[in-house]
Amino acid sequence: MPELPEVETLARDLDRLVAGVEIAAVETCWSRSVAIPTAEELAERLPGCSITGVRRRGKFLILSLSDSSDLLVHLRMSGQLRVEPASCSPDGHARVIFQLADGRQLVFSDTRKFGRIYWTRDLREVVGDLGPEPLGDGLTVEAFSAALACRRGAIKPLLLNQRFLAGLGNIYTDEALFLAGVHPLRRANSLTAEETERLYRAIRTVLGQAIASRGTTLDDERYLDAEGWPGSYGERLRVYRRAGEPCPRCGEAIERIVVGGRGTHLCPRCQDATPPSKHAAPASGSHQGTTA
DNA sequence: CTAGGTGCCTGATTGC
DNA sequence: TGCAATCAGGCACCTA
Repeated sequence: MPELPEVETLARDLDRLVAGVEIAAVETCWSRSVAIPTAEELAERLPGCSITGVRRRGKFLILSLSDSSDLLVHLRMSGQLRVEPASCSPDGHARVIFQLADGRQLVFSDTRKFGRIYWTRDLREVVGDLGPEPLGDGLTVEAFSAALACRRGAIKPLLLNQRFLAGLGNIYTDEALFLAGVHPLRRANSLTAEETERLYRAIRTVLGQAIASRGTTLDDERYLDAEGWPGSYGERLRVYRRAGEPCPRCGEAIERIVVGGRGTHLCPRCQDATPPSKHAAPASGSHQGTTA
């Protein structure tokens, strides 16, 4: 599933590939892919506009247009955005096709039809409720710590909450919690200062490494970049979809449980479900530390 | 605020 | 072999 690293990769590629190019026509094959306003209106209003730049906010891709409006795309589970020559025959799952004035096309393809396209003159209408960027300067460890302190629920569903933090999905949440040595069911406000800092750094480490690897493409998940290439972070995943395999840190078998209705992967030895008591011996091994 | 449920979808998997 | 039931999963939306 496309999460922050995949969307970031796509945004960088698209900015390189289509910034400055004019949209000639919009063809919609599945009208429900257009969340706002309507497929008809897109076809009517976008032709003639140029794409001035492409960036990311949370898991949203933002294509800025020359008339100062923005076209946003959320890929959800199976969405893909691909740039190809207009001569390419349509993919069976193409939902919206943007014909470009230079003879190429930008295709939004989406097997499961969960992805959505938004066109607006006010970004807040779409991304206004998103929490901070995990890799942004604004999110200091102090701010992260303060935010955790006033939440009583389990840490994993909180990290998945886009209003709390924008961009994490199931894969990178499991990976970050493992790297930090924090059990997904721990109450957010029960984390010690050390655990909070480890988690903060683990999130940034995992996302940074995944971006460097151009994202995760699993066998049955068809994330591909704008030119159709897979990401290579799948081979570096430590726990996600590795139930039964040995923990890379201690060798214990990785477990799969369900948290908040989502498949969750963890090492039962490295990620303790009970908060450390204040006067107990300090934590043993080194979580995070080196991230080979 | 928190926790749980449903619907949206389709391809893969499992069961018989 | 074939067909039906089940499941995954991000997010909006609803109820308690």
